Amino acid sequence: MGVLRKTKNLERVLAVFADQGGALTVKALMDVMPSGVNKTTVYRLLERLKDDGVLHSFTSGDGVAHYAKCHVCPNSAHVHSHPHFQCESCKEITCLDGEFTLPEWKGIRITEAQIFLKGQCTNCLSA
Amino acid sequence: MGVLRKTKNLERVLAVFADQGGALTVKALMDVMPSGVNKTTVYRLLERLKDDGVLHSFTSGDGVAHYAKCHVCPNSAHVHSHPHFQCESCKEITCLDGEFTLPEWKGIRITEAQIFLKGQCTNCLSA
DNA sequence: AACCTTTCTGCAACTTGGTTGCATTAAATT
DNA sequence: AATTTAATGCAACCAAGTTGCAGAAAGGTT
Repeated sequence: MGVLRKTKNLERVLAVFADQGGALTVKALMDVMPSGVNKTTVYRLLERLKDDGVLHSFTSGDGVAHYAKCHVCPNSAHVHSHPHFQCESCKEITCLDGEFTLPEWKGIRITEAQIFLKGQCTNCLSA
Repeated sequence: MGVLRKTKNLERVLAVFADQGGALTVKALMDVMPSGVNKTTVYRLLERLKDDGVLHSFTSGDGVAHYAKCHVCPNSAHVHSHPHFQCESCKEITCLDGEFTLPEWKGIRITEAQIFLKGQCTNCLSA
C-alpha cells in the first residue's frame, strides 16, 4: 500500500489534520472538506493514510471511528494503545501520552488495550 | 422503568444469561433464543434489564454492543468502568474485576473510563 | 505533447447494528 | 370476565461503513 499519488483530496485531508490537534470522525471531516467529495473516497483516503502511518484510528465509546494524526508516537513505531480522551463539554477528543501500566490478572495474558476516557479538558475546566 | 411483567421472552433472556458467564451480542443472544423472536423485542428487553441493573452493556473494540450479567458489582451499586477482556482465540468476552487506578494527567479531570482488553484467556493459554 | 498504465474517484447499491411508530397481543389487576 | 397497561411484532427507517464497477486523473515513457 502506501500513499502513491498526491491528489487534490489527499492534500485537503492532510491539510485538515495538519492544523487540527484532535481526532475527527469521517462525518466531521466531510463537513470540513469541500462539498461534493464522496464519502467512499474519504474512507479510502483515511485507510490509505492509516496504512502509511500518517494517521491512526480508534473507536469512541459509541463505536464510531475516529482518526487522528499521532503526535505521540514516533513516525516509525506506532504504539496505538495509548489512551484517548474526550471532553464531555466541548466534545473534543485527543490522544493522551504517558505510559500506562495495566494491572496483572492471574491466568490471562493481555496483548492489547483500548482505552477511552471521558471527563473535562483543561479549557473547559478553567472556563 | 423497571421489569414489570414476567413474559416468556424475558424469562428466556434471563435463562440465557443465568448459565452464561460471558458477554453476548444481540446477535448471539438471538441465535440462542427460539426462532421467531423479533430483534426489536430483544433490544427492548436488554434495555429494560439494563435500566433495572440486571445487566450492563459496553461496546467492544469494533463498536458492537455487548451485554452481560455483572458478577463483579453488587446489585445496587454498579460501577461499570471495570475492564472487559476478550480472548482472541475463543473470542469470549468477560468482565474483569480488580481495581484500576488510572494515571493522572495534568489539567484534565477524568470521570469515566472505558477499557477493553484483548489477549489470551486461561483456557486457551493452557491448551 | 501524446500515450499508456495504474491508481483514484464517484456512484449506486448493499450490509450491519440499531431505532421508531403503530397496531395487536398478552400480563396483571379488579 | 373486563379493563388497563405493558410487551410484542412488523415494517420502515437511520447511520456508519463496505463493495463492484466504470470513468477520471496522476505519473511515467517516448
